[in-house]
Amino acid sequence: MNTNDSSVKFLIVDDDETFTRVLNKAIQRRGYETAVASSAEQALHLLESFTPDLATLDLKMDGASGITLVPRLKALNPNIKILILTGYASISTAVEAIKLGASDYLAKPADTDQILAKLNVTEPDPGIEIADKPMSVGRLEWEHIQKVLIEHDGNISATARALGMHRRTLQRKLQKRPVREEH
Amino acid sequence: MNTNDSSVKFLIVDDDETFTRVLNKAIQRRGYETAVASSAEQALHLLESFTPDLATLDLKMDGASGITLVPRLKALNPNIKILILTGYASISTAVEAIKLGASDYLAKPADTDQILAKLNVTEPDPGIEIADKPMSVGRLEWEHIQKVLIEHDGNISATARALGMHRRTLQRKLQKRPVREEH
DNA sequence: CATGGATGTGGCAGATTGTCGCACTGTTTC
DNA sequence: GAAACAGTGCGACAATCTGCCACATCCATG
Repeated sequence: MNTNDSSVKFLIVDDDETFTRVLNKAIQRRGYETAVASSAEQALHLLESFTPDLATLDLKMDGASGITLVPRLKALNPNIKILILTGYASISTAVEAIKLGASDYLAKPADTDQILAKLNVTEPDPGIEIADKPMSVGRLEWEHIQKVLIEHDGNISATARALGMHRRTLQRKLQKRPVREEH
Repeated sequence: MNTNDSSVKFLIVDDDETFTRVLNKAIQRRGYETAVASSAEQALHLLESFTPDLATLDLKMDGASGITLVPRLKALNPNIKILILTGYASISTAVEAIKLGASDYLAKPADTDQILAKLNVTEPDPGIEIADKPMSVGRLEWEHIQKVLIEHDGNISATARALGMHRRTLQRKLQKRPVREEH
């Protein structure tokens, strides 16, 4: 069915329509064969006839998280490179994702070049640098909340209780985007 | 040299003296054999006569980063569990650490129980299974602020800048209670 | 189907934060 | 010494945020 057996297949899973449209075009322009899904469920469907070599997954979508696709994708193609891409990035979810087998993790907003750089085997990371500034209190709070949230399997009520925080307040905090730490 | 060949060896590498002292005691109390180094170089020395089964490494220290020890430790003992622990946490270093083979990654401040919980997962210990509540966000914030304050020699203005927080707000926070945890 | 837990929202009074402004105090520099 | 500076403490006010109460769904258990 493909015009070229050696074409590299790229899967995009994200519920932000604008984002996927732009990214999809940019990636096709670079010669990849793409497939787009706006939910984990939809992606599973696609996988019946599409075996990607590269993939970007969104974490926070309606329905299942993109992270649930990682084992599936790895099973389908052990050499796949998976990039987790999310607007609600946190250290906790990043660690989870990498442990599950994702290749890398990037916080939105990220441009196409950054995304491809993370996925391209081309060159290994040129030595990461350690931040010279400590986290802002806002960021620290976000990270802590994410950690506790995971410990409670995403149960918001339980997390709020554990944190001694009102559930309503926690909900509101979670809806906001994390504080972006400039580098 | 060991009284017991089966004793579990725990390596702590961190340049925060107070932190290592407290953690060291807590860990020894639980029956582990410990070794402490305050730099990556010092740790390398230790490794000539000490093969750890568990380790916590600080990222930011004078000299080499604790992350450079990860491959070394893995080579020495492929089954080692390594926890990266740092006050300068970031997503990129977390991803890097896990990719290199670290078992987990925690941002300071973290209490001893959390640290041990992260490293103990494999040990089915039904006795102390009860996970006490995580730090409240208020307490976490307080500890973080205190730490950064000390790093800036008590300079409130500099601390506020480093934290990306308004000086007036920091002032008010400092005037208030040290936030005590209810149990 | 009743009951209880979890979640999404809306609304509101009270607490907290972001900003300005200003006075005061050491330090450093001509 | 006087001017220039950075840090500190504090009052005031508007913009936000938080704690709380109230519902309305869902969903699993019994």
